[in-house]
Amino acid sequence: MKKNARKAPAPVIRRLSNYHHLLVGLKQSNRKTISSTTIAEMLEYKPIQVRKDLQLIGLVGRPKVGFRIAELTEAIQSFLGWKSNCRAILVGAGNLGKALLKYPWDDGYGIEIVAAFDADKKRSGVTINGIPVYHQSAFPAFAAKDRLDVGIIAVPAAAAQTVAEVLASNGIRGIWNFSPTHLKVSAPIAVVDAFFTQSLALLTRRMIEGREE
Amino acid sequence: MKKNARKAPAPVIRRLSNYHHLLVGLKQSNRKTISSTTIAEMLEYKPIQVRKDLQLIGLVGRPKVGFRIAELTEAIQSFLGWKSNCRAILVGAGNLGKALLKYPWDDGYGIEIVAAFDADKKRSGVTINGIPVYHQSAFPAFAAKDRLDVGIIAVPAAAAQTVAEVLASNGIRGIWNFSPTHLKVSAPIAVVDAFFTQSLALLTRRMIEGREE
DNA sequence: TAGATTGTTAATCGATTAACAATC
DNA sequence: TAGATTGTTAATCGATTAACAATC
Repeated sequence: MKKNARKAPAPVIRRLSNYHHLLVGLKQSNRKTISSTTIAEMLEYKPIQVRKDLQLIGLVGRPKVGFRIAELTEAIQSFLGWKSNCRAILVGAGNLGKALLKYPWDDGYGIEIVAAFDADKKRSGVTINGIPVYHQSAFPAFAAKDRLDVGIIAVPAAAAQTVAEVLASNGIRGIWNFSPTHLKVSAPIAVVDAFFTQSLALLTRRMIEGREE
Repeated sequence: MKKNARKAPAPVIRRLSNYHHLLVGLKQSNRKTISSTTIAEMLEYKPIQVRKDLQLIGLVGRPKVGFRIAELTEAIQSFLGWKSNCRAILVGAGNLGKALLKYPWDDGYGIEIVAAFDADKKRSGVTINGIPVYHQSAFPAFAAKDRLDVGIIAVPAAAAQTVAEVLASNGIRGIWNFSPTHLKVSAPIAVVDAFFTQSLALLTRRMIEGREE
């Protein structure tokens, strides 16, 4: 970023991805524009918050009309980096790993899983959803061949840190971590945690709070 | 909650679940206590933040020593509701649903998946990881029989709202939503989104920001 | 005791919300 | 035009961080 540019706040980024889902769902309808008021109503946010978010990514709307849906969708995608072509590899082809391999990433997320790796030889040598699963030992050679952007970690927690270091030393720029453990990596790599237990904690705590109310 | 009690902030809850993972990992070591300073160092937080978080859940430490690990773990679990016995059902036995069914929830999350349901008859009639998968039509009868606390939604986005409403009208108190869509439910139900694309957005955006820096 | 770590009180920072003039 | 919705500027709210006395 430029000198004093700030990182976009995480809550804004999360909401932007929600706007995106809403807009994609609207695609089959024949409406061309949408106001922040309407978006807010559909997602149960406040209109001013939606306007602020869209302002942040540089969008300009028309009073009384709102925003052009096509333009809005594109702007969000490009802000989130979903128009680029991220080459990802997945490590850990267990149950979760397999589910991730089968996910339809090809529609609009700018990410493509090009290969998977597993420490267990019984899991390698196959192809899942068109993606080859190799033994972990084949990774360095694979990484040397082509550019890789994202590493998806879906191994048991105990193995995650080691995997992260291997990925880091092979030029990966981002790690999407599904193992419930904190990864320490050197600075220029983006790490985002996506393990289930964080959102589970949120749910179970909110349920307690609800009952106390 | 009591009159003016506030909900615990989401970031605190997320960090608490991280502390929990750290402490569980420490179990096999024979250390008995840990200081907020040490926790902070291991997770790359600031010590003051850790202390504030632990203070929020009512823990008292000893100067120069820190907190008793066993006590700390218990306190976090009970604050997060992980010591209770939540009965959950899962709707949508696709790839992600199956991965969730196979996840080892039995160690320390206070949640148990007692049954799964799917709209596709080809997916029902089986047992996954000891959990029976029924056809969706069997749900009302099943729900009438026993107490259910949590509904896990892992169906395609287009079907999610309908499923949520069915769950809501069958006494569920919390929804863990893996479908990339916003669910509208009546007030007393806790809904937490856990779909992949939110964290993916965070990752891909951070990667862009990293490059610009 | 000395020093590390705690809990408390106050200051800062950042995100959300409110108010309102501008505009299509 | 009238009214809905925008963008802007200011106020509020809440979370994080800092400073420091208390304590084991």
